[in-house]
Amino acid sequence: MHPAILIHGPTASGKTALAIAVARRLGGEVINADSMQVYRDLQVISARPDEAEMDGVEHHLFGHVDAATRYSTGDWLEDVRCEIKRIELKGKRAILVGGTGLYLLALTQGLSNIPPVPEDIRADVRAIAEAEGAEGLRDRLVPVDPETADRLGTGDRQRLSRAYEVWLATGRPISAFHEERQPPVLQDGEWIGFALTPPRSRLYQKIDRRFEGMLMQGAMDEARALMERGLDPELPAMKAHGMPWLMAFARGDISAELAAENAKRDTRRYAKRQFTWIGRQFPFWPRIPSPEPENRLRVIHALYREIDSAQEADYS
RNA sequence: GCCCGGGUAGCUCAGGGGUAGAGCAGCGGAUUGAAAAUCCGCGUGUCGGUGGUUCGAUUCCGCCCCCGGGCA
Repeated sequence: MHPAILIHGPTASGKTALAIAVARRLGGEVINADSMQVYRDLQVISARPDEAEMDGVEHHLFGHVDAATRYSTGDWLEDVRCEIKRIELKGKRAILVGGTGLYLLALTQGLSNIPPVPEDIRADVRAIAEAEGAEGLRDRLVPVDPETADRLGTGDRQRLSRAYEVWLATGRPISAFHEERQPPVLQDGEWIGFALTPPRSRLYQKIDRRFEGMLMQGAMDEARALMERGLDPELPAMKAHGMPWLMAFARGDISAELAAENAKRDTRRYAKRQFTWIGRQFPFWPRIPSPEPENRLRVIHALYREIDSAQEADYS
């Protein structure tokens, strides 16, 4: 098999276009590794490529989920396993591209095997979080899973909720599960990851400009359409960057200027967190600081050919 | 040209003889099935320039520069 190519980088760094260029050059198919581009309802706001941009390259796991679904890392991992297998069978190269660092981490390092938590338990825990906040969750978690309670930030409702609901559902602390990692979908040697690291000031400018472009392309219509579905605002798809602000504008709560400003700011802050993720979680992935498409393609091509041909040699 | 008002953090501004603070922006970090989520931490500064008074000036005084407004 050919090693898979993973392309990561902050939002608006040009990952999509690069992945397509790489696919054309090496004969590959693109798989999405972005938690928002999976949602059908978020074409514009998640910057999902359209047919024209795809340029004839096969794309997988883009817009295949309904916004009413609570899609998760585990769901993605299952989906991606199938897609990689299929591409392998065709003898082509899988190119995984996306900004969701956790997905790529799970893909290459493995996830723990934790049974699904029943919906009624999740609802109970959400109610506790609502009524008693992080403190209430913490008070309940300390006696049953002191290790996790100690590790998590005091106000981290989301992780405290998750830890507590896993304990309720399984009777085991989540920390025990975390010690048992499943083998990853992609083992060492079966992949190579690249991280795009463009200059931050340039990226921020691009984020701002891209959002203006999204407005031109109908981001507002997309927000209205999603709003009319009357979904739970806590669903992941409802929290896509800009979506809450565009909806607030649609309701007449805030001005268009404020909505745009806040959307851009949220996106910039996210890009900053992605830089942190790359630096800390993927310290050994080759960096591609150049914003120039040709340079990027050259770097990937050169490094990839080395490992690809080395593997061919192993088989012969 | 003259008269006011103002030049302090990236922005808007507060302060005041002992080298400075607030909001926003920003920066650093965590990250195991919500991750575009969630959470923790941090003022980042030639106080316009230059002389003077003073033990000490960002603060007081003089001159210069810049930005508003007014009078000509």
